[in-house]
Amino acid sequence: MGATKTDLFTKQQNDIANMAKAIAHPARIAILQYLVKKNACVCGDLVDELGLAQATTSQHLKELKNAGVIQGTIEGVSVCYCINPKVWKQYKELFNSFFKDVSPQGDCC
Amino acid sequence: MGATKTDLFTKQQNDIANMAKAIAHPARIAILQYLVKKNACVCGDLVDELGLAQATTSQHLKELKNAGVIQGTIEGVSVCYCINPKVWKQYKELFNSFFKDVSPQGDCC
DNA sequence: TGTTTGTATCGCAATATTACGATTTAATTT
DNA sequence: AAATTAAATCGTAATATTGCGATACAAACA
Repeated sequence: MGATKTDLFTKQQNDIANMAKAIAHPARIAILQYLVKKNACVCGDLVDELGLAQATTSQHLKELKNAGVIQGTIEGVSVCYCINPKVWKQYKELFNSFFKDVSPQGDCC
Repeated sequence: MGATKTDLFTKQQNDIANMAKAIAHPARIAILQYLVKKNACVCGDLVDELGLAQATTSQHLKELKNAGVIQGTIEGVSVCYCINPKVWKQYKELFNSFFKDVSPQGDCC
């Protein structure tokens, strides 16, 4: 035990959960906000910005890259990271459709 | 080490991350979708619906309740759960504002 | 080629999450 | 009061995440 039983759920449910997981850490939120603001940056910028160790920052970048929501290209000695607008849009739309319309009345119990 | 360094980040960043964490499991996505569809249900319904053990299901309900996104009221022998529309709206709005507008061009690097 | 610079990866420790059987708790029913 | 029912909690095992120092790697530069 200990591992999520993904086979019990639909692909969509696992997708949404994985998207949520990708942004379920304040450092990763901070990275994404920084990228949205600055458009692009290198790992070193984020080490200064976040206050986490280089290894830790790199690890968070890796997770965001694995999730597809950011992309990085080699820029000389450093790596330039930016939002992947296509995947970002997917996130936006999936969360949007998930939170769409709840019964507005509310008092169910 | 091992614990998130919340003090490095803003309240808003921690808030968004915590909201994401609350829905970062397919079982909790499934619970919320079920609640949106059925409007209300009891724990036993979800045990049948999800295929997870009663203890596990109850634990996921507890996390959603701790996050504030659902509420439960005692209904005889069982407990009736439903979405907390106020908090749901907050989630919707916070995610919305987070994903708002990215640079539409995209090719930054 | 050797050095510098910026990142990624490895290895490890601390902590958190997921899952479930067993038990407890609380309200109803007999 | 005893039995039943539904849910919460406890205890524990397996796995995942977070964080960092140390090291490896790759590109630019001397």
